[in-house]
Amino acid sequence: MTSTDGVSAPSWIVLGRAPGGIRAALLSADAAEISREQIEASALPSWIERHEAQAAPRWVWSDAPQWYASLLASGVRVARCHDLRLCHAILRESAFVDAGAAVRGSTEWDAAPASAGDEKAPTLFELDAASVATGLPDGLDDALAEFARQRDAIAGSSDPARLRLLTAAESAGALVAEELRAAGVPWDAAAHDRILTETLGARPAGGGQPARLAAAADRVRQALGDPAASLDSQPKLLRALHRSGVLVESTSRWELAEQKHPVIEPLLEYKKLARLQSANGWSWLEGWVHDGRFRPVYVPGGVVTGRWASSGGGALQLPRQLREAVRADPGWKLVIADVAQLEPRVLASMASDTALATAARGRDLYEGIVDSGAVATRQQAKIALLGAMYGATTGESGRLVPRLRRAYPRAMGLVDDAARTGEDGGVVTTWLGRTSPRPSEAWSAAQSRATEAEASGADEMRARRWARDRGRFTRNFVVQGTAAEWALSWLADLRGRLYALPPVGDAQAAPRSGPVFARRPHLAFFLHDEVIVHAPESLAEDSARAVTDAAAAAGRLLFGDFPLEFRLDVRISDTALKD
DNA sequence: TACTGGTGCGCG
DNA sequence: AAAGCGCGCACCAGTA
Repeated sequence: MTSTDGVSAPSWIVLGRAPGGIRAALLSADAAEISREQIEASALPSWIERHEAQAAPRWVWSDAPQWYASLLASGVRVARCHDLRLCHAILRESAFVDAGAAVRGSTEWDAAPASAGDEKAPTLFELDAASVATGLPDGLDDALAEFARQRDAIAGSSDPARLRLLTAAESAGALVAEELRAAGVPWDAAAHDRILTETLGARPAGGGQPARLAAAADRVRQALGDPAASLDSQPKLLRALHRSGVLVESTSRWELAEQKHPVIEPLLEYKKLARLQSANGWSWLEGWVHDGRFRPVYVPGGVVTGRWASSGGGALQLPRQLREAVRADPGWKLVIADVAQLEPRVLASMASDTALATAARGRDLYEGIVDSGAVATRQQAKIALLGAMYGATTGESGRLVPRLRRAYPRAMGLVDDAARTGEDGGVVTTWLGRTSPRPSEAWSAAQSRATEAEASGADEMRARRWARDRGRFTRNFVVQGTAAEWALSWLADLRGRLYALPPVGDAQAAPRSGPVFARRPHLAFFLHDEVIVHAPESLAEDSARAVTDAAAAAGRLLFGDFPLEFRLDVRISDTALKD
């Protein structure tokens, strides 16, 4: 691409901090340096906006939360970035990368993102990002050097194309995570309060327990014949149960539910209400919902498999009970989409298992398995397939897995191989090249000890147990991790499609979604295999189509022509309430 | 007072 | 008490 004055436009712009401002290096497509510039911090948003409009370069920066949160707050959106911290973490571990690659030695880039509670990292300009990596190098030369190491690692790897996809997808995810936070989940605090009041009873003005929660506690104490029984301390509750003749080993819901005793029903009720109160009660509402938005902190790459984690607010654990409080702004709609059986579909694609792909074609994958005759019911198909991906060995699930092995040898062979590799102490790799951690020192020591002549039976038992544990982990890693890659590709494609839709006029704007998204359909929520898009009513249908088209594009990007559809359930609604 | 580990439960 | 993977958070108890 060339600009009007004949000077080649930059394909990459690397950013770093410098005393008194920001320094930028503009690079050509082959990463040759074109020029450098010094920018005052306050002028950075407009400088970036100008370059974005001219050439949409890929912005290379240390850590998206440090750079992008404040840009979004200033009204600046970028199309592409390369997140050095996230890409370093992938390339350092990837089995595709040469063992001697310099990227493995640049340990100063190993920093984990700071959690929400940590002290604030030095910020760029009025930035209050809650997830910021601390201790990362932040100068321009540091960034240029690491960027060069990463390009070398990819170019010299056994599969540059896949690692380019993965680093691009991971970086796009970093942008999406900041955008999700900037836009927020549209949250109806009044609806939330109504759910709490209906379930727990009115909130007492002076603190204390709401009526229904207190009533449940009273009924429990009555049934225990112990007016002072402590219900929130597991050891105390367990002793009180034992005194009443309820001989359980734990106080978990599953074990209690099997007992017959007058205390069980009120106790389960109490636990349910107490959970709602402590996890998502009024204090959560006050702490996390402001101005009609829930703004959680997403942590891309926060899980070893490549899934996102979250930090603060429990964004990934919102109880279904509260989905009714997720409510579009007036004149806007929610487009809610989740992938049907993402992980089994990913497994079929990775393994090129055409039999499993046939079972998935045009329908519920579990029904397809039933139709193939491998198992009798949908529930059995689901339990068996989950068991195969998680490594179940006992119970109904363990009994059904061998039948899937016969019906789908390629898919089952892939996860069985991954498990064997893990048990043997090896590492496994996702479709695009994210590699599982190596075994810990303690794990390896336990395995060697078990092979020594003087090893005790206990040594051997422990080694075997740890080996099986690790096998289940690597078995699941390849599927969960590749599913995460599919989801990143879906998100990355979707954000582009949504941004390409025409913005609505000021009269339809939703200013609480922030300057970048107030007039545009935007992602509002993401949870592993589900997205919620917040869209102006007039663009809801277009947004739904974008969600579907992006899923198809993600499948093609990862798996080419392999004939497998990633089926979505999509609905357009005012609330995220299911059904 | 601040921490760590265990328990339990919410989500996929 | 989940069988079988991956998380975060609240709460309590024990310890430093």
